Amino acid sequence: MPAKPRFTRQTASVRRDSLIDAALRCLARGGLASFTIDNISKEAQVSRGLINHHFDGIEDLMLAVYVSMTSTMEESRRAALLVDGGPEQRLLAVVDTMFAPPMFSKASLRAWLALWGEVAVNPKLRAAHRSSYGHYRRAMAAALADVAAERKLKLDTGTLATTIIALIDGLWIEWCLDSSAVSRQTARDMVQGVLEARLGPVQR
Amino acid sequence: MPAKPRFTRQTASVRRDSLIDAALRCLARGGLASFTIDNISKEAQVSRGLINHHFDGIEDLMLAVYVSMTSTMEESRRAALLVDGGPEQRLLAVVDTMFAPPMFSKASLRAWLALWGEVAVNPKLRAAHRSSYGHYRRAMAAALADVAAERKLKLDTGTLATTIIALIDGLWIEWCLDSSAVSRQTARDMVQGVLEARLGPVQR
DNA sequence: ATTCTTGCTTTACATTCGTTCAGCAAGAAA
DNA sequence: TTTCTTGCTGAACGAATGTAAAGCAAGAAT
Repeated sequence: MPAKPRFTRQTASVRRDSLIDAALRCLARGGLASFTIDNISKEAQVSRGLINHHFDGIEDLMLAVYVSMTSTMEESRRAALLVDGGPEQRLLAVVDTMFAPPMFSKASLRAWLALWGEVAVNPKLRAAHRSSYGHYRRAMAAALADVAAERKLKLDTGTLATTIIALIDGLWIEWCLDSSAVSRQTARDMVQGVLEARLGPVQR
Repeated sequence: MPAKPRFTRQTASVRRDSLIDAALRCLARGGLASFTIDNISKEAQVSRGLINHHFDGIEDLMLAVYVSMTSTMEESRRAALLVDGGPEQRLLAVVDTMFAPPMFSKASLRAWLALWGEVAVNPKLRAAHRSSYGHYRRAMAAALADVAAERKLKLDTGTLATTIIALIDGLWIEWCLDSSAVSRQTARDMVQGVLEARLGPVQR
């Protein structure tokens, strides 16, 4: 009878995802200072050397984490746009998505905050960010344009999209750093308030 | 003739400020990863040991940097509130302050981003943040209330203040991470747009 | 049962990290 | 000038960092 295997073998793709998830948990728990080979390999219950086997260094892993979080966000957004109803229902569904898990959770937002700090000084992360936010902005602008078209409104959807995105990011920060300042519901209401000021009454 | 002194002696207070400034420059230049004893002492052109002489460790220095940035922001806000004109001019002056140097600069915003990531996981920084943003919120709410009173409007100034603050923070992020997404002027206009939706026309 | 691929562990390494502390020296006080 | 205070240096320390490379072993293929 053979002893219990010392490790289980995974396909490269599965292991990569597992490492990314572990890295994300470390980032959410302790911020950038916890984003280390030691911490992450322990969290993923693998040996120290494995990360450099699957990623081109710790910086590459951080980029992978960023891309992973971006994908989660884009999938949620895509799902929201499939909701039943008219243009305004789709728009509100997208907004709601940003104030519901998995995005709207302390863990996820702590990770975003930690990463933004690095995006500001890391060229590769910055490139990923610009691409991701470009999609975000276009999707938001398109959703706004649909509502505007239905209501025969003429407005700068690009600018309004940027405003809404900035407001959402800002509310994320407020809530993440001090939950007593704003709640999930009030945050959502604030965004809806700004939307209604431009689009007229909007209801779910 | 004595050789050139190996170092110049400063009062504790002056040296502390000098170290805080150097630390801030490091943070702005390279993010959290650059916030190290080696980097900062080199930037301040002092010996490695001096930081631990004036601060209770590197974490204490980071807190001091946070407090320093907060003070800068509060002083600018106080100055803005002294501007000539009515309530709406004072309100706009406060908003303008947030989109002009020293706050609205790549260096300063990179530092904020780096610090926010730590605020999320560091109790002492979090306490400082809550205190600082409490002041911020009250000041903004008061400025809004003055305008509302003058115009005999009835509105929830607390909620609107939080909305405006979140919007400003969000626009800071957008601009800091991708200047092509928004400019100083458009950012300012976006905030004014949201304000006018609630308060009616506002001009400088 | 045997071979073979390759995912994985392990060890070793050079750096860099933050902290400590004994003692030097700048410059005001005497 | 001499004394004295204390801001400051600089070396030493252990711990933690990321990376490289040699070889083990899981488990599919044969």
